[in-house]
Amino acid sequence: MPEILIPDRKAQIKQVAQNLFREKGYAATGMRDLARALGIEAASIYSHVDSKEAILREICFRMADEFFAALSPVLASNDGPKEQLRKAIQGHVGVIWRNYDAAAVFLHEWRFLEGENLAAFKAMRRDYEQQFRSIIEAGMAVGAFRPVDLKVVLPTLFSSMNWTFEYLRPDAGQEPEAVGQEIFELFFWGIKVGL
Amino acid sequence: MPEILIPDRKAQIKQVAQNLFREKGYAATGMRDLARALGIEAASIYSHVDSKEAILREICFRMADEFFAALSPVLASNDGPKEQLRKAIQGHVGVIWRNYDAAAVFLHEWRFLEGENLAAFKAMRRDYEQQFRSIIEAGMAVGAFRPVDLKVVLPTLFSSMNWTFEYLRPDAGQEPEAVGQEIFELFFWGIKVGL
DNA sequence: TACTTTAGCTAACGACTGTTAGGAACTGCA
DNA sequence: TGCAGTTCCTAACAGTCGTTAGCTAAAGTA
Repeated sequence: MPEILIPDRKAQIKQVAQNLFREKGYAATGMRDLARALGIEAASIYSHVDSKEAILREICFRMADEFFAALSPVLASNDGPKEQLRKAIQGHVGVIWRNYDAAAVFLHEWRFLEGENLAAFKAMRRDYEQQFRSIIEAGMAVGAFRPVDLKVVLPTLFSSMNWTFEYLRPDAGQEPEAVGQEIFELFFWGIKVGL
Repeated sequence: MPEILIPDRKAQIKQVAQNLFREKGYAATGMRDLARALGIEAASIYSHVDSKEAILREICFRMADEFFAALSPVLASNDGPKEQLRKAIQGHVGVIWRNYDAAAVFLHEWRFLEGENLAAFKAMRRDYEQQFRSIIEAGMAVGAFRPVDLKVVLPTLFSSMNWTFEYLRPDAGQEPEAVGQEIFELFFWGIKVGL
């Protein structure tokens, strides 16, 4: 007896799931928790969604698309490595900013994917990291960046961008552009005097 | 019927729990998983440990002690801010290195603590972050570091150190000192040319 | 108006959750 | 030798897990 027709219940389920997965973690969030937040019964969720893991899968891969969509125009541009790096950082932080809950799920809960979902996720993430790597390698090749150990610097760059979802809140005063700029400047110039 | 007496079963439980909590996550690890890895029954664990959360609590707070123990001699030294920062980073990375599994639990699973355990953990971590903050503030005050936004730079520093538990493995070729040094140099000098 | 589709419901499945009660077999100490 | 303590066991509790079957009622379509 649906009293009010909900326009897109599936989208609503994913949105509520993002929030719960972020706050409690995927494993600790039950389908009944999700149902309660939606105001329906747990069994009703299966009218819209195949399984709990399918919800996680859709969240994670939608976020992957967002990250690639932000990065690809940067790589296609004629900017030099320094400017490409700046824009890539800004783009990455911007995606996290615009997807507060989903970004947390993407970054923390992906490991609960199983089988080929997990394999596909890892392959996709490796591609994304590879694209950032190519920017830094190009910068080193043309002398814009000093030679660094990418096995250390690349994870450092990613974690420097990815903390933002833990500390920044959409309702806080900070702007994503300012945060992205500060991270870029720190990564490029360091903390030493004389910027 | 204990055929062989195990010297310190409680320590063994914590060690195995660290490994499982790291690999599967706290919420997804059951007491029966833990028992199976120990070769005993789930109920037997309770002869040594009060509850599942008590295991998590002991892992998290033991790690907290390790981090403080590494940092306090650095703060007590007469080194300048730059050298203190370098040693603090080295110490932090070293603790993670020497506690491969437990560090992952400390960094990822602490949020499953409840009530006053959770409150105490957060307060302790705030203290630790504050000590790092004081090093950077001192550096800015004496002109060793340029003025930066600590709301951005401090989380960036911590995440730059904390990724190490995800990518580095004790059996891999990398040495913690080299990684710590690389992270420090990146944080201090940046990636631009002319170190 | 008749039929299909949609979106919810109740009830239940088998498995698993952390934990407890109570007992048995062993060790170490008096 | 006998008692206490330790460490494990089996059995079970009450609750939760993701999920399915089968049904009802409303909405959309012809």
